[in-house]
Amino acid sequence: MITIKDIAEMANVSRTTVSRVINNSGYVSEEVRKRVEKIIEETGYMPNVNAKSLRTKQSKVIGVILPTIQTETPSRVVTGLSRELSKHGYQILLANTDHDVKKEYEYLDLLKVRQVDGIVLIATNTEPKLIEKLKQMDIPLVMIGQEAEDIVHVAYDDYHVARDLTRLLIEKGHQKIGFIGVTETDRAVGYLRKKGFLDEMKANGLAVERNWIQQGIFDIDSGRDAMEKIITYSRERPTAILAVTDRLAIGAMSYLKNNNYRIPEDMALVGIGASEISRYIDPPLTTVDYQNEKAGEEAAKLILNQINSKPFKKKIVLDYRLIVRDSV
Amino acid sequence: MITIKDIAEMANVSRTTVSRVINNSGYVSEEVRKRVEKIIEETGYMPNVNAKSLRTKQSKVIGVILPTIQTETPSRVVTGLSRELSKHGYQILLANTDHDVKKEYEYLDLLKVRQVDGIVLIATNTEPKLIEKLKQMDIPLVMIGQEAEDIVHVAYDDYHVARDLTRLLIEKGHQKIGFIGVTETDRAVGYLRKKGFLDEMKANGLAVERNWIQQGIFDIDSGRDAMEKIITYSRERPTAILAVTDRLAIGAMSYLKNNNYRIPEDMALVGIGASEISRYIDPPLTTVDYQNEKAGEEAAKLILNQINSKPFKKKIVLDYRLIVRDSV
DNA sequence: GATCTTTGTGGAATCGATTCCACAAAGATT
DNA sequence: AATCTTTGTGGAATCGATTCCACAAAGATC
Repeated sequence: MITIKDIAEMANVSRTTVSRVINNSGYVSEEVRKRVEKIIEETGYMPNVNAKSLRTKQSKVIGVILPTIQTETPSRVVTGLSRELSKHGYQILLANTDHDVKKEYEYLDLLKVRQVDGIVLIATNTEPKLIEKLKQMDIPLVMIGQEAEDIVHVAYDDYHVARDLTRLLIEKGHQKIGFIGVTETDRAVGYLRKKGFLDEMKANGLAVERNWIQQGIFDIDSGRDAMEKIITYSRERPTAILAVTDRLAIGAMSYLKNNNYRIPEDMALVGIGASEISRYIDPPLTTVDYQNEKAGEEAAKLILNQINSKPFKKKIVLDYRLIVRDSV
Repeated sequence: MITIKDIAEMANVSRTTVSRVINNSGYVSEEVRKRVEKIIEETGYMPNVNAKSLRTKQSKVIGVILPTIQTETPSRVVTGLSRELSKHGYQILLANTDHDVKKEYEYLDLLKVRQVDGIVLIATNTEPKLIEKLKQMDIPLVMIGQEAEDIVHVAYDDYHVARDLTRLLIEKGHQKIGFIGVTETDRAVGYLRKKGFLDEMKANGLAVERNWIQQGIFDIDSGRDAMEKIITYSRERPTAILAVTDRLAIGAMSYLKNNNYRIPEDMALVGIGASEISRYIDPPLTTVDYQNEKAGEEAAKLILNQINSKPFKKKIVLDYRLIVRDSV
């Protein structure tokens, strides 16, 4: 491995001077600069990043903690993050918790020890213990997808999205609307979307039967199961369903089609997330585009501004776009 | 930031001894070990990884280069990689090329400078120039998804998968079979799957009309377009289609349904990749499960064995599983 | 009791960069 | 001509770990 010392010797200058050339700092005569650059070029020398980080306390690496990389939301966010970060010479150190909350804590420590310059959390978990730990991390940090007091975050407007979708269904003439949600420990997806739904129903003077509300676990099968429960247990059957994710909606649709319900005539259906497939299923699914890549980009900017001590917002709420298709 | 020196002073021993305790190396008396461990515990000290890497030339980081993280195949592979690597204390440094071949070269250098212990390439590109560069990298390396002479790799049996699927269609009575492929510069997906198809057709004495073969670009829309071309331009219309990815198949299916073809009665359809959605579309798609997560795990093992100078295979070809559903 | 091993510990060099400080030469200012 | 700035360069300390080597004490072996 070729080092700065080798370059210095070959160019007949000191390491200091080579370092100046590389980092464009301090005074270097044009002649010496040329000479050093030529040798760097010829040898293909690249400074050892560990040595540099050790000295400068900067690693140019951002740690990203996520629950899974196998669903569209986090992978879009990572794409956005990666795009923006790489523009500034940063790379991503991936920490996949596989939905294991314990690992979230472990990875926070691990990333810190690895001297990452910042951490981005694609969050599902907002328990107070975690928030407390985050506050004490003493490292630039951004959370994506959840709101949290005192934590810099990029969030979606889950509450109003749910209200808008509910209103859309009501405007289409539906009075009996069912809801497929997820656990309320997920504040954004579980709690806020449900609250938006319930508030909009109430605002329109519409009752919600207990059995119209069912819960899934983020996958397609559980959407199907939830739909089955709604159909089976409702005293009065709803005529429309709001599912909090597209996958849940697709599961519900699958159940409905297998049982010969026509969509939207017998049952209207809406999801959230603008999954790629939502356009192509039959009928195409009404959903909401959350601009996940943009969320990633914004989060990257927030992290970079923190690192470089530039001003940054404590909180960004992204807007969204309703995509109305034939499922309503 | 607390360092090994602080711990040493607090425990009244030398840095050497603290290092021995941490790394479980050399002689340390039980009494001293306890004392040092207690202080490490109390202070929450964790060694600076950069300093360690600088000295030991090991970073415990594996670089992963991939064309995109937004499709199921690479994200599954990364999940498998991450699972296996984290078991051994390794983490993943992500390098997303966004399908830009130039970036592939850049990232190879960048990852090397970052002192990663190994590189995994989730490959689309096998041009000789790249292979040459890979050989000269002088760092443990594994390629996933493509075969390449002299490069350690984990590949799928693309050729036989295509033959098997073609045979399945033939056994179902189809004689006129169309093909939706991708560019043959992608050796695995483009070239080998096409060759498997053509060879199996020929082996069965079946002719393939030129217009039955169309090309897409990995997304759903292009599958739809390809299907349209087949329908529009074929002199004799095929009765079955082999698409080299599920997304292409789903695009094709979308076109067919919009144009009132019944599947499989008017047109049978098979894909490759066992995408999550393939089970839930209507009709469920016949496809092939490639065990991408396993590929990631195997690649991780290959890399780790290389790093630790243990014996390792130069080449692993994974088996696959045909999933026959109602689309044929 | 002399000699050899095993056990236990620390001093100091090392990894490869950056950066503070000293110093000299050249140019500008009086 | 004396003094002050600007420009250019290098020596050496530093970042925080690991590891080679030296050395001493304790046990084992004869």
